[in-house]
Amino acid sequence: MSQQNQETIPINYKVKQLADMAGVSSDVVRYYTRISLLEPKQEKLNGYKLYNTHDLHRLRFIRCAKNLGYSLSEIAEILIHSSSGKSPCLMVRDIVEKRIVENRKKLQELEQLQDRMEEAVKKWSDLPDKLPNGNSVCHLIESFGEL
Amino acid sequence: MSQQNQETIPINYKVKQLADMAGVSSDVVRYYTRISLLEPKQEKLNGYKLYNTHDLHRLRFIRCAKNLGYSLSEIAEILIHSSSGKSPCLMVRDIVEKRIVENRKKLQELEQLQDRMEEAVKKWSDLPDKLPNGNSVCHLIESFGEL
DNA sequence: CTTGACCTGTGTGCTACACATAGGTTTATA
DNA sequence: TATAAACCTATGTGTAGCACACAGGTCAAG
Repeated sequence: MSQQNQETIPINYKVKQLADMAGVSSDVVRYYTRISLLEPKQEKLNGYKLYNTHDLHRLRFIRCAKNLGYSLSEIAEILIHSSSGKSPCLMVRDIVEKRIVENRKKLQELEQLQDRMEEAVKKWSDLPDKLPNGNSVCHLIESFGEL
Repeated sequence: MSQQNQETIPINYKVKQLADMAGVSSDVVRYYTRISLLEPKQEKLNGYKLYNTHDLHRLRFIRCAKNLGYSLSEIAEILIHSSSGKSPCLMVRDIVEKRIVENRKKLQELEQLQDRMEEAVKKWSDLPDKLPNGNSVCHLIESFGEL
């Protein structure tokens, strides 16, 4: 109603409006703004940040990239690269290949942790609780060796 | 040589000595000290921290517990509980059960991420690099939808 | 006594937000 | 029109577990 002439008057969103449209929390929008991933202009009267449709596209891109494993600093690089007119595709492919390798390693580590924890529970089911003493803090944990 | 009478003169280790004996870095010892997981006394002349065999046991326990998935704050709780003479075993069992569930969830999330990334690489292998334009930052990433 | 290697404590940075706080805006009601 | 309640804002801080930078202290060799 109050914004019929979209061509002359730019649409301004406040934090929560932008957040809702992108399906994220206001805190996320504020954080991305703080680290300059979003660059709204400032309302002069009260200092509120004002976002536009470009910011909305950008925010949606960020969430999409995050969902594919890109870190915020990598996304920042991609955005800078892209807005300087160069294709970010090569970088994008490289990063995801690297992330696949990293993530595979992390998965292995967590699987090994899971194994250790499940083994501990099994082993501990036969052991009683004990009071600590000078030599021992918790005999359950200590029964699993130093490494 | 210089410390033959261990019963009367307490053995004091400096940061690196303790770290080496426990197989961790000096930074780890300093960090644990900073968060009061270790509580050395202060050398009066130069402010250096001085650790003893009790600290060594404690440090080894911490690393052992971390290897089983306990967080440092949980380990702190266990240590406090234990040094007040109560058995930490119940707490220890509860935490590891909880951690197993949490870790299983995290594993699933990382596996799903891995799937998404591998699917992306496969899909992208048929797509060319493109220059960005007003509507698109990176068509590769954007081809994977908003969620 | 000086040079150099090695060590020290403290301060800061990292990721990606979540939460607390004090205050401003807007809406409903009297 | 006044006011109270609901909602929103920007900013500051906390989170986990270290790693690294820094300026200076210690200690053995020469």
